[in-house]
Amino acid sequence: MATQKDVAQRAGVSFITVSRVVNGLDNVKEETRLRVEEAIRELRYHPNHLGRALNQGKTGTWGVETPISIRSHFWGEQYLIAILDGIERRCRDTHQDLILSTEASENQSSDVLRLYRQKKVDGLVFIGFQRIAAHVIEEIREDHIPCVVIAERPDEPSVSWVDTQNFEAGLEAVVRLTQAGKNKIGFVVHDQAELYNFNVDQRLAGGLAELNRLGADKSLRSIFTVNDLGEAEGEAFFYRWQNLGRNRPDGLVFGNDLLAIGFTRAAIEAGTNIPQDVAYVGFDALPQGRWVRPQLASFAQPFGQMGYEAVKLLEQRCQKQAEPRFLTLPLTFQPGDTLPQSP
Amino acid sequence: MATQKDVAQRAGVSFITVSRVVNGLDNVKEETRLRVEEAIRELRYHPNHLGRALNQGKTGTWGVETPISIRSHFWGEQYLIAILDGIERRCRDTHQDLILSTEASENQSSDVLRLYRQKKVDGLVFIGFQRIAAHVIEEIREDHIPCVVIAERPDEPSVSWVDTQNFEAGLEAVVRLTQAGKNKIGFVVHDQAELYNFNVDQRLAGGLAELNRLGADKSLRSIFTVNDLGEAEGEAFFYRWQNLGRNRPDGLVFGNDLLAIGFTRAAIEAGTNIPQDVAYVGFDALPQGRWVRPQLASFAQPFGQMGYEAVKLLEQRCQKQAEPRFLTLPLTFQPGDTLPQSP
DNA sequence: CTGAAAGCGCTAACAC
DNA sequence: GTGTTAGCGCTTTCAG
Repeated sequence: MATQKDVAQRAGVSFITVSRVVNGLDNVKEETRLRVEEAIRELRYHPNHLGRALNQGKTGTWGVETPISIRSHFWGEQYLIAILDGIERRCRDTHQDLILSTEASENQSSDVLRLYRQKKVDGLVFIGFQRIAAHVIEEIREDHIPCVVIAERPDEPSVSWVDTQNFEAGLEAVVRLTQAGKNKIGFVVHDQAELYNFNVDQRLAGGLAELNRLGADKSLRSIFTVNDLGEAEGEAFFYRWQNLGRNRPDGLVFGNDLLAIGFTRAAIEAGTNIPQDVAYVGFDALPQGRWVRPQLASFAQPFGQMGYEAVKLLEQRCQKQAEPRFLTLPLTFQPGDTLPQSP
Repeated sequence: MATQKDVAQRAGVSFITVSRVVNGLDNVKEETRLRVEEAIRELRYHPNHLGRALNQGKTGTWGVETPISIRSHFWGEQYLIAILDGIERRCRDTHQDLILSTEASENQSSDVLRLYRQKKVDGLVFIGFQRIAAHVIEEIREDHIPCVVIAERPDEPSVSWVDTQNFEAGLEAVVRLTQAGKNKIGFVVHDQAELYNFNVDQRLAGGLAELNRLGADKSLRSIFTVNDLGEAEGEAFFYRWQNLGRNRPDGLVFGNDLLAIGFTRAAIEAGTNIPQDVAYVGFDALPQGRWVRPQLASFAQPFGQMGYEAVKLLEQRCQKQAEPRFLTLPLTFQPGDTLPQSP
């Protein structure tokens, strides 16, 4: 593979001139530049990133860390690819590359900072961590490692993050359900410590806040916990709901779409009228919510934008003396048969 | 960030000794080694990848190129993430990293070899290219760039590839349909030049081969072409099929799952008996094939394995004087209501 | 067993 | 405008 020296020789100049041409500096005679450019083309010269990066201390590469566990979830696949897409878009815009880490695991003590410490990347994006280990956070702070966290809000002021307005969306869910004439509101969330999710928590908090504001009778609200976030749990929950008798909720906020889809499946078989008997809304706006009939209403996450903005925050964080920043993006209500657009 | 020099100073040795410890060479006194190791820990020293790679001409990184277009397809997302998962697994096993390219585009003249030419990676994996541009292939051959192609078979002996046995699966599809008592077999493929897909072509070829072997009456086979690979096309095809009258196929092989899922949706609404009136099978075994009722029979692709094996081929290709290799992995029939397991 | 010197490919700083 | 020198962090080769 050709180096600057080879190009220099062919063009009859010194290698430093080649460097100047490659970097677009203007102190090169037009004629020389043309000669060098031709040699570059002929030899298919590409600047060696290693030499350049070693010299400048910049790699032109971001690292993306995401725990393996998250990917095995069907949901994880969906949202991960969407976020990645946004990250890549920003990388393309700024001519950066992206290393997808193959090591991150939340439980095992894999070194999620390795890519940075090895100078393989200039900064790190964390996706889908329920929580980042305390000693990692500490290292990040002490060594000023540029990091951005997506979809969580680490309790550490030196780390930037991008998240969505889950509180506001939970609130909006209740508003829409009440506007649709529902007044017995139930929340379906999961209750597994290791799957604890700040976002789901926030949705619940927002919904409850709105109920409080409305001064709704406490007996007209309920919180149901399920063991998992899958379809099967949603189906099972339907039967629980069905057996609640007259006081059962006529409006439901599901912690995510999969639960709601499972619920729908069971409800249809049981002949439930939707949304007359019960109206509900999920979260994430997964494609399969559109496949099931009746179609699921849901709150769409701006996954792509989250990724894109995260990289921008990372860029800012890499400026000298830049402060970490925090960004919350809105969720978008997507009407469906289970909760139509308000009139 | 600490360098070998810093560690050396702290441990009271020369930096070369640090290098030896880091690389696990044995010509270091036990006592010195321990001192160095402690200094490494204290300073959180990690070897700088840039220095090391520059020196050794090895980056310890693979590049993955996949055209942006493919990702926007729903199918693309699914299979891409599954293949990536296999690639990552292999990378983890071998302590390599992975750059996901943000540039590859099949049509535009983006430089898909850039990562290699810049020495950012040691070799490239191509996923989901319908066909790699001729000039790219040429460069790969001339400069001996280590490459592996997944899910296509480039017509160039210097490029390794991993693909699946689509011909055999197409054949198996016909065998299973005939075993199920069907004898009027139809194939549903797409007919768009820019979406030409070698794999779909092979499935058709395999099916036809089996029909020939059976000596089936030519009038009992048909090939239908559709414009796209989506659900909508599948629905539309159902009505085409329904209007074919008495001679319509009672066994169908769909080019992919989405077509079959669309077909199912329309068939159910029309009250078609499945698999009595018509049995059929798709390809790819997408999760949503399991969601629809009746459940779709399909051929599952070993996506993860494809990714894993591709990286292994790439490793081999990077050995001195290694020949390119080719690998075809079997598809696995996954029974469903639309074509149950043979008795 | 340990160290000194050279060089990987590149760019910044300083001559000419 | 162009070239020379030094150095980024590391490993390899050769001395001690």
